[in-house]
Amino acid sequence: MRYSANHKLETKEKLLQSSAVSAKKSGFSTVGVDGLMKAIGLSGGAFYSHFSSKDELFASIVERELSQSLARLEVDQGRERLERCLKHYLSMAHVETPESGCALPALGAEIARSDLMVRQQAESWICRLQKNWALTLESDSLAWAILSQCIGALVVARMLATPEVQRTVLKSSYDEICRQIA
Amino acid sequence: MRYSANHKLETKEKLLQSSAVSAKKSGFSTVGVDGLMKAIGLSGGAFYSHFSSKDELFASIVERELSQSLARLEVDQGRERLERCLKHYLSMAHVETPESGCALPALGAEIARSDLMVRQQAESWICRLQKNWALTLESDSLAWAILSQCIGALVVARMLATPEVQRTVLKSSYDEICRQIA
DNA sequence: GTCTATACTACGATAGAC
DNA sequence: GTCTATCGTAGTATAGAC
Repeated sequence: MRYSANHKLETKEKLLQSSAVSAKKSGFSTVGVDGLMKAIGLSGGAFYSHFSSKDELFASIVERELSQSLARLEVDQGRERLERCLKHYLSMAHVETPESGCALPALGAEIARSDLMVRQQAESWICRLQKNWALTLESDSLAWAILSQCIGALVVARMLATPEVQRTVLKSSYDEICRQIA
Repeated sequence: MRYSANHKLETKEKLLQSSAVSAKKSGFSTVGVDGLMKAIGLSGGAFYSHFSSKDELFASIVERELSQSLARLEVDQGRERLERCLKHYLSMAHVETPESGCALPALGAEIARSDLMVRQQAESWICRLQKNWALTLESDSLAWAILSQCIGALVVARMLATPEVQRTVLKSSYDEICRQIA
């Protein structure tokens, strides 16, 4: 073969990484196959050597992103560690750079409109994170509530126009969560 | 004129209503001008007698939806009334019918990617709701936190595959919010 | 104000050369 | 595996008839 066996893996990996960034920043449906391939220096036609459709790429992005995003949020016992984790999540840096942040606030609506297989992937990763937090918090209910609140705070903050109000939203959620888990 | 003065207003109103439903259900960017017009029984070309671009329509949808969605959430003092409001918001019916629900969980990501004017509109309405809740809750911080949590719970629930897990997410947020405001 | 027709661009996807 | 070329469709937007 004219290309090494590893080359395909590397190209696919680059495509996944680059497409995930693009999707979190601008939305998945708004960027075409041609644009996704150009972003890694290839032509649009080459896409179909790696995925049989654009939807299949989205499923792979969701799988990859959730396993990475949510793994970074897992915590091994200790509320101080969880609090530090939340401070990082609820930061202006996270609001301003969706492309390098958690996939859930950025792709939530598009995942919701995807087919069952994608939503099952999402569910299994989200449940895994919830169980992890529930261990530390000693409450399933509180773990779900905090998880929802974190994602909601980012969605809300990103919709706003004024950095100061954005900061207020983030700080409010952080403060109230700390109060809850104290 | 061959059409009454009122006819234009009525058509525009029908277009706004129908497009808002479509946007909340399927996303705004995924439906074309032609589809939006066909949904109210008109041809695509007639669109530009009402809006100069598709983006202008989106701005109008956001304005209209937020003024309506958020007005329904305003509450005049009394935590029981707020609790009933939240129970309604955090319901499976709301998860399953985004087209008739709140615009924030459904359009959040698209609003976030819109230009400044749209985000300013969003901010002013969201701040108004926050101030209203803060009056009842006697806490600005708690009002922001609960607002974020409600939106987040809907975003999360809609991403999931299993109704039972969806119900758990909703109930957890409801329970924890009630605990906070008790 | 709405229609049909159209210009122009972009989309997802495929075919064949290398 | 990647390229160029292409098919068929659908996108936003405009022009001119009624």
